[in-house]
Amino acid sequence: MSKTQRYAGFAQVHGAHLDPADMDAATGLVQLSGLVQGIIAAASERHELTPVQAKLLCVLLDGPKGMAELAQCFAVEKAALTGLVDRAEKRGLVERIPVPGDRRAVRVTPTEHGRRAAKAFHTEADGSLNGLIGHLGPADREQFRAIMAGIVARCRTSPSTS
Amino acid sequence: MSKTQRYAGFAQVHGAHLDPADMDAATGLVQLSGLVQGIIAAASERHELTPVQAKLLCVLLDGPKGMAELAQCFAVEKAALTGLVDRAEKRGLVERIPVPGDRRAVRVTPTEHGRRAAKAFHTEADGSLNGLIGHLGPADREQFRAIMAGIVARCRTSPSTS
DNA sequence: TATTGTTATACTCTATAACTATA
DNA sequence: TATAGTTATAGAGTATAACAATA
Repeated sequence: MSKTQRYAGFAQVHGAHLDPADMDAATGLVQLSGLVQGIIAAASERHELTPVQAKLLCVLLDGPKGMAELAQCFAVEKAALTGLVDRAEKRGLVERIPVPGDRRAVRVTPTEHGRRAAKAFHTEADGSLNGLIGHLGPADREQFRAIMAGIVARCRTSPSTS
Repeated sequence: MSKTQRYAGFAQVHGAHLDPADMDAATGLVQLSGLVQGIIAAASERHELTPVQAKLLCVLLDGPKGMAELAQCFAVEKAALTGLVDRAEKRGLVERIPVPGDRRAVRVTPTEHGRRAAKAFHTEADGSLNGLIGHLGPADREQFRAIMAGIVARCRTSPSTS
């Protein structure tokens, strides 16, 4: 591995070119993660969403959720959700619906506009992500997919770091 | 694929469990990227760095850089670098060194403390990332590495999305 | 005139701590 | 008392626009 770019390459730096044969697995993971985040950022922006708003809306496509529930989904403090939902509400992406029978609680629900934006974002990001692996043959692609799925599943059972 | 968690799973949500055989490639990429970012965040935090500061220091380990050069590395506006370097300087991680012969320019240089923190961060993150694929056999690991390296290299030649 | 870097302003995201209202 | 959610405050990161100093 080229010593001069060892750290910079690891850190997912724009313009740090490495020979593919020369890139170790950790560097590959960092670089690949950067590409994925870039795709998500670009797809969000094209639909006038922030990445966090896109994520929020994708979660809400599976059904309305309370603030505390969302905070747990996102692994952030519930106080952070207030601002997040405030901004999304101001943009007409979501609504706070009161819960009958519990006057403390609300259900955060996507508006029709929010739903459309979320689906468009999802379609576009999904396409770009699949494009990332579009050059692979079917066998490679399936093995790559299976290895990724295995890594993720394994981390759910022993979430040592995340 | 389980329809009820299609979007939430895609969005890398804490607690959205999917059967590995049921996870498509795009979802795997998003989830894997989330794990990588989590590892970087955790390793940064353990050395009292923000992820961006860790990245900045890793870049600077390869040599001092000017503000404009760093802005290009990070793909952000140079105005953002001012605050970034201000905060890193306030924490004693970097210094602005004047450039002899050009009184406009500075070289951002890591302090000894910054260098140590960067190396410790790098070692730890590298270890955690390798742990992510530690369960794979040598053949799988090498193929996974090679596929990742190929994806990254391919995106550098045609950076369609990032 | 072009380049280097900063300042001013605004927005998003997040954390902590303290708080209100309801259960 | 416990739970649901908000407010207040602070800090990090980023963008845009305008600016200063130097080349």
